[in-house]
Amino acid sequence: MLNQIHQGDCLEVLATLPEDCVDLVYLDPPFFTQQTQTLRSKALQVYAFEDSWDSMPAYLAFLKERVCAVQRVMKPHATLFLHCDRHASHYIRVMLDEVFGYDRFVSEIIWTYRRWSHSTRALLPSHQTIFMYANGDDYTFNDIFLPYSETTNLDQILQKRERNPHGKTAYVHDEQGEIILNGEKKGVPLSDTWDIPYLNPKAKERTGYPTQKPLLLVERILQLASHEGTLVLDPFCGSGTTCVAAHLLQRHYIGIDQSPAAVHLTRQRLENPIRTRSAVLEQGREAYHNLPDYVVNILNTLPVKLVQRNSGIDALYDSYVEGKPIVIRVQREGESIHHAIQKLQQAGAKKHAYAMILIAQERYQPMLEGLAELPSSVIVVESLPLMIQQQLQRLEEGIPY
Amino acid sequence: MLNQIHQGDCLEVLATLPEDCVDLVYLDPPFFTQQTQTLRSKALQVYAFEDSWDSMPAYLAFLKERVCAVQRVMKPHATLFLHCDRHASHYIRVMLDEVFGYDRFVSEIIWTYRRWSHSTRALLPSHQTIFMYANGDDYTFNDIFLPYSETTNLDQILQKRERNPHGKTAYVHDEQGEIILNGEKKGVPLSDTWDIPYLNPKAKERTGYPTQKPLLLVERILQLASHEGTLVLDPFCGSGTTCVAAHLLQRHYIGIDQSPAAVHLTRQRLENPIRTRSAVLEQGREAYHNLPDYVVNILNTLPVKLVQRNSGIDALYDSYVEGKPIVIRVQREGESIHHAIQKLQQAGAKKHAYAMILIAQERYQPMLEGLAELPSSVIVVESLPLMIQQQLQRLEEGIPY
DNA sequence: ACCGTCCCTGAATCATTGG
DNA sequence: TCCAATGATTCAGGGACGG
Repeated sequence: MLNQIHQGDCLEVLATLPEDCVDLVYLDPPFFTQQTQTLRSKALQVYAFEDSWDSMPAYLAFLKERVCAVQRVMKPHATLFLHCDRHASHYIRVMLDEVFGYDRFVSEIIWTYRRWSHSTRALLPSHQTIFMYANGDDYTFNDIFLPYSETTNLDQILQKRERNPHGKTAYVHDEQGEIILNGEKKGVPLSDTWDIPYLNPKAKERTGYPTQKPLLLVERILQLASHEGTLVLDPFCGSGTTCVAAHLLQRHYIGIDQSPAAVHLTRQRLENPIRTRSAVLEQGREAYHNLPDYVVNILNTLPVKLVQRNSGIDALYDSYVEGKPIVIRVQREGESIHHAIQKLQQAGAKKHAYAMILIAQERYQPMLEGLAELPSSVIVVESLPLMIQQQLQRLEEGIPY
Repeated sequence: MLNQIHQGDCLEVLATLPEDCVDLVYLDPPFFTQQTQTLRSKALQVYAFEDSWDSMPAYLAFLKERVCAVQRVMKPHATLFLHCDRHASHYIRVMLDEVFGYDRFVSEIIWTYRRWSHSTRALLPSHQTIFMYANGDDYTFNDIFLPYSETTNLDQILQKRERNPHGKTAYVHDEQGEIILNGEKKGVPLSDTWDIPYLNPKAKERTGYPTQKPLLLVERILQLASHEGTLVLDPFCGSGTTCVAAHLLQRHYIGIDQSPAAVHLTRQRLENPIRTRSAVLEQGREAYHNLPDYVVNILNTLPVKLVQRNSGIDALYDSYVEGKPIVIRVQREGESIHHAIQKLQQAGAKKHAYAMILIAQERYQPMLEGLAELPSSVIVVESLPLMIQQQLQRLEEGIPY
């Protein structure tokens, strides 16, 4: 089957396809938000569509008709992934139970992300739901393993375990009492909650089409439930992310969208399929932890907020004074107090700090350092271990308080 | 309203309560898994209940009847949290839409956790859903803020921004080209996906009752949607986690469960509530369980080893002097320095300590306390936040170093 | 009651500067 | 010339406000 991008209502386009030809379907219909979605900033082209239906039943009828049409073209071992948000996800899943059967439900995938915030009397919505349904008992499913989390005790996992006659499992040892390794471990099996960063407003991957999904999300779905050379269908292809993902992963694809602009965009994207780099995707959020452990430990004892991306400031005090922030820096190992104060002062001045606090790891002797004329807004406080050390020394030398 | 634990079908017990008396409801009904849940408790008592209904409609009818009874006793500003798993969550939410109304839906909370077992041919289920519904337009909702993401330029968002005539936002500067501050920052509003570790199977908190929920989860719910002194209802209280959480957070509670064993267990637990800290943070480090967070944070900055089960000593210094240990105690919140020193001295003397160090959380004024004649081996060191506070006050009052 | 307009918001990127 | 640091940008929101 050749790759195809169709313009039109997917109901009509699907009718032209033969039965049992598709191996995986990713369905990202308009949400039931009752708003018009537009995005005009990036490209000159303005993309827009309406999420407006008269009622929930009308929306569901619209969707059910199309899901049924999709089911007709799915192979017996094919799977469907339907992407929805909180407004209608429950009704959609009930509908999917009707179409595919309650027992054909495989997984409820929660896509979580962090997002710009707002103030409202509810929790900040930061997830969307993807329902996975199979078209038959025997469906394609590839095990995917992710790296172990950092808190896992890897040494222990690598040890061999056996069940003793009483049914308890225990780690086994050889005659010398040494542990026995268990061979290679594959990692943690993929769970049904996926923490994938939202497609950032500034990402190059953005096409200017509203509702664009991150490539990584769709790629993971294709890898999970299809093989190379199989056929992927997206009846609401929008900016064409699914087709691009299929192309990059050597799958065939059929993309359908009602909007000529979307179809044009998809074709354009496919001519030069780009997977953009994302620092947070590639390296994980841990990569942004710039502060050494001993600094974090000290800051954890204070009512502050950590600052990860400023080389002069390590934290901000929770409360302001006279509308100005109080900034904090911890002297680094091997760093002179002189240098620490300089960096703190520079960074603090830029932020119009009310006060700048340096937590010193060594004795602070302004006279010796020639720093006696520090501005009064710079405060040097000795760290707890340092103070204890001094007190112990005093005790040893027999000097009274 | 007094605290109550009732044994019986909640439908009948709820009928005995007056209308509009409850401020928050946490509902954790049996799941529709078609299995019998059992778990052998430490006391060899077997708790069991049947998760078996003939059909989904029967299950939903059972639940709807009870949710309606719950709604009757809810105050207008009250909220309901219904905890369900993936087997029936969509039908339950449809039912909640019917009872409360589609517009009374507030949030879909996703509780995620990590699990180890491997399910075949599906994603590893590692989330449960909690639906939050309000009983009226004006419901109790307390804003909760969490730390910013590591990837955020925190120092940057202190700056004021404005939108220009073209609708683009940009940072604003004054005539001198200096930034303008934007006021205090509170943190990121709590999102609707909660990553809370699943109850550690070895945690003390574990009572042996099936489907027990982490205290942290329930505590967060109570903090989110109720105030101190209000009344919390749990019609399927099971092992009584909700009642324990309410007790710890100074809320009143009504707990109901059909099982006499569950009611007995709840009452037992309320007599001696144990609260475990998040397990991921200090896996296998039992010592931390007895110490409050702020004490652990302070000790983490010192070269010490934590001490378990000693009410006078929190830690031992890594190095000895003259073959004798150096013992450490952190003054507790609400504890007088006098009392802290006394306990430390008693415990330290038993260990033949070379020195005893008290880390004070408040100003230490020996003369005022009549403690001037302390033995020289007792050292009082002021904690870092305290020292910073004093320096800031000095600055505010314009007193030089 | 219902618009459109304007504001505030934090994440995570791109863009520019600085050594 | 090339990183590293940090400044600039913009969004599948949502409320307040004024007409």
